[in-house]
Amino acid sequence: MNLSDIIEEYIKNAIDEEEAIELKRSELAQTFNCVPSQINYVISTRFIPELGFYVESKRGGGGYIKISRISHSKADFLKSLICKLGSNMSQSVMDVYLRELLGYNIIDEKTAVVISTALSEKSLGQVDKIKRDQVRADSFKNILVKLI
Amino acid sequence: MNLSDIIEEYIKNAIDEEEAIELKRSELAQTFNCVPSQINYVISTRFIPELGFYVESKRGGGGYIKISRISHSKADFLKSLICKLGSNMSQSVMDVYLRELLGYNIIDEKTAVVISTALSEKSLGQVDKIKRDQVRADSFKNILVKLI
DNA sequence: TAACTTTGACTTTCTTTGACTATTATATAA
DNA sequence: TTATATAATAGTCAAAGAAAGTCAAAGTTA
Repeated sequence: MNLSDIIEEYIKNAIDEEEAIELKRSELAQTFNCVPSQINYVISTRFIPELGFYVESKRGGGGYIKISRISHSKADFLKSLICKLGSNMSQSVMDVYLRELLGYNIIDEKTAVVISTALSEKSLGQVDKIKRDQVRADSFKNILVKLI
Repeated sequence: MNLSDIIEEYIKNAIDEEEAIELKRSELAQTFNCVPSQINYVISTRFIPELGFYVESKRGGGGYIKISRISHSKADFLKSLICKLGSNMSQSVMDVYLRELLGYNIIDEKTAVVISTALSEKSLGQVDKIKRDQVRADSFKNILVKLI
C-alpha cells in the first residue's frame, strides 16, 4: 500500500456511513506528511463521479474540500450509460464503468469480475489490437442492454 | 536446477499455506541477483492458471506482483472443465457448458446470461469469423479461472 | 537443432513533489 | 463605506521517481 492508497482508505473510512464529509486539504496533507497536491491526486484518481463520488471545494480562508456520495436511479443510469458509450472502450475505462455500476448496486462484485475478465486485454488477446476496444465496446453495450 | 527453477521453488515455498502472496519484482530480482524481467519469465512459465495460479500486478510507486493459489475447496469441476477445453469454442458449445455450470450451481442465471451475452456472435461480430471461436475459448477459460 | 533460459534496452503505468496560479476572507487604508 | 492589500486556502501542471511489462537477442541444454 502506497501513500495514496492509505489516504484513500482514510477518507473512505471517514465518509463511511455519512452522506458527505468536509476536509481541510492542508491539514490532511500534514497528517500524512505529504505535499497538499497529493490530496488532489488522490481525489482525482479515486473520488471521481464514475466511482460514485462528488467533490466540491472552496479556496481562501475557511476553505474546504467536501466529498459526497452520489446516488442514482438504476434504470436511468443504465440507459444514460448506454447512450454515453462510444464505439471504443479500453479495458481501464470499462473497469471504471464497472466500478461505477458496482457503486450503484446495479451489478454485484461477481458479475463485475466476470465481465472484466471476459473482456480483459488478456481474453481478447487474439483480436487485433486496433479492434479490441471496439469489440469490448460492442460486448459491453450488449451486456448493459441485457441488464435493463 | 537452474535459476528459474530456484525462483519458482522460492515463490511456491512462500505461498505455502497462504492463499496468496505479494512480491516486489525488483526486490526478488535483487535477492536472486538477476534482472527483473526474469521474474516475469518465471511467472509466465510457472504460475499460469493452468497450473493453479493467478497473478495480478500494479506498476508505479508501491507497485507489486500478487500471486494467488486457486483454492482447492472449490469444485474440481471447474478445473477439469478448464483442462477439457480446447482452443476453440462455438457459441452453442459455450451455452451447453453454461447450462452445465448452472446445473451444478457454480454460476447463477444472471451470470450465465452475462457471459453468454458478452461472448455472443453478436458481441464478437467485429472479430474475424475464424478467430471468434478462439477468442471465445480464451475468454471463457479466463472466466472459469476467475470463478474458481 | 529445438526448446528453454538469461539478459538488457526500451515502454508503460502509477505516484510523489514542487513551483506557480486562482480564489476567498479579513484587515487596513482612503 | 468602499477600495485595496494581505493572508489563507485550494487548484494546476509538468517533471522526477518508482515500479512493472514487453520483446527480441544471446546463451544454454537436452
